[in-house]
Amino acid sequence: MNKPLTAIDNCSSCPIRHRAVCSRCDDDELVELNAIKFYKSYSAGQTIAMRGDALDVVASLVSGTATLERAIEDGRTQLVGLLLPSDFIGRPGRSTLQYDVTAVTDVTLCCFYRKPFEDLLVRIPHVQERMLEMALDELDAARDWMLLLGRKTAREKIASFLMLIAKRTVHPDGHVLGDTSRIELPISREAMANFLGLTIETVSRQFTGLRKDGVIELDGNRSVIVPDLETLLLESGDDSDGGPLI
Amino acid sequence: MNKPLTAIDNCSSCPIRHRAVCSRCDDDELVELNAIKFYKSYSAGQTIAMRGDALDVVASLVSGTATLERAIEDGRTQLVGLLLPSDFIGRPGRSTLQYDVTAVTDVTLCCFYRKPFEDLLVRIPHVQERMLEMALDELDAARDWMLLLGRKTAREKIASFLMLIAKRTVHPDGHVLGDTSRIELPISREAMANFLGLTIETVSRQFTGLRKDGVIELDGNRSVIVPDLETLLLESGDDSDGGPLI
DNA sequence: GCCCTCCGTTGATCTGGGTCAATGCGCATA
DNA sequence: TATGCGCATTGACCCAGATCAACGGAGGGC
Repeated sequence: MNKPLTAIDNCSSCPIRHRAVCSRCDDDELVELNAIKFYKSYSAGQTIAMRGDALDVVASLVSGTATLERAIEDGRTQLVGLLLPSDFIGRPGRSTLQYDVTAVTDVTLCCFYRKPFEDLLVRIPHVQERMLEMALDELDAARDWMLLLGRKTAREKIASFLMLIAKRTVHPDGHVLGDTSRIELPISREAMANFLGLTIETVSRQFTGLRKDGVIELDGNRSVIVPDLETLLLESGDDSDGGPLI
Repeated sequence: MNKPLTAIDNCSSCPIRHRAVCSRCDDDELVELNAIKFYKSYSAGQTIAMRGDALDVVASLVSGTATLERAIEDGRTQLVGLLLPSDFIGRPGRSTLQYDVTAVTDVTLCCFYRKPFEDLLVRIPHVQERMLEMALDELDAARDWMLLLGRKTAREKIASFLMLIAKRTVHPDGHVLGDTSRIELPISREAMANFLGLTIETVSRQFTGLRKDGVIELDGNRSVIVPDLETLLLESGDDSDGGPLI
């Protein structure tokens, strides 16, 4: 189950290194982090953890895509988080998970034992600070998502989703893609529907509609070509203020 | 504009004291916090801050109710936060606000100058820790809210909202109300509609429907009597796991 | 008292997206 | 080459909730 990373650089032992934002961990701190971490891999479709599970680790997503899902008994489900590389799973200070976590592609996690990680947060303020920053960024993203779920039309939802993926797609070296004209969808139609509060039929119809209107082209099921990103942005109903979007 | 609190006990100078969760600030730390704080009051309906405003303070809501709102140009708006006493406004590490903040009742804020507050967070780990905890609690609440917006029916939305208010209503002494049979609505029908991703007409109709079915009784526009909370919970579509709900 | 305004309710009608059902399209296995 | 399975698309129909419009009732000013 545990397998070493071939390219260790993808995941420095400091969780806040992922985004190449913080390089403040000194050698001693890295040693501390290394002592409580391990890597774990999951294959596509595998359940990483389920709601209610006791969890003695927190983790940072190194590679792949995972989803955070909330379900009602009758089968309705809503994605509440789309986890891409650098995202964090689990929370310090709570031992049970609130959501189902599923690997939608092959996934590698960098796990930290929760208790020592919490201790470490208290001792190393800038890691704590980074954790807060990440949590607040996620909160901002969740709020934009709430606007999408509550007030946008199906077409706007699809366009917003495509913009979101385009913005979050990064090169292995950490830079945002310059060529955003091709968008690789990390999730299936079903997951997209659960992300957007729609049904798969509606998702499919909206893709067809956007294609017929020349806003997008489809290249297979998982690849979208956008001739003009500005047009797509217009369709998304977003304020075009260029503000930070996680 | 600035007026002293008559009952200073409502707002200890330590923001994390609000919830009576943390009483770890020692005297020196309280002195530090007092040095950078001030109180500010707003009257019902007043705009506290608007999206894009530069903000050099963060604040804790002492009394009253405020809303966090996100709007699209064409007039559609979505509440993305309902701020009740003890909730936090603004974020350390960011100077501009992402949302419109409005006082829906008379409101008193305990404000902290942002820069010294951020410095203080680095120096006092348990306050930083509490900030993280609050952010993660809000994130959990936002995710439950996303399930509501994306997947629940109008009736379930109303029932969920009533349960939410019931759970969050607290006595002045900080204890959760034992008598939850009367729910005082902190916001108008319009704000509820914006909270739930509905129109005011639908909100009104659902209230009428729940009343006709004997699930609730209405006492004026802002007060709801719930003969049996369990019935209401059933209507809300929530997992009845009694898990922590902010 | 009267008028006006703000909110909320109710009714009639419309429609976006859900539901149900059939079809298509790889891709793997035999 | 056929068989089957997992996704995605398309079509026909329906309904929950939006929209448009009228009405009611509680203040508040004069």
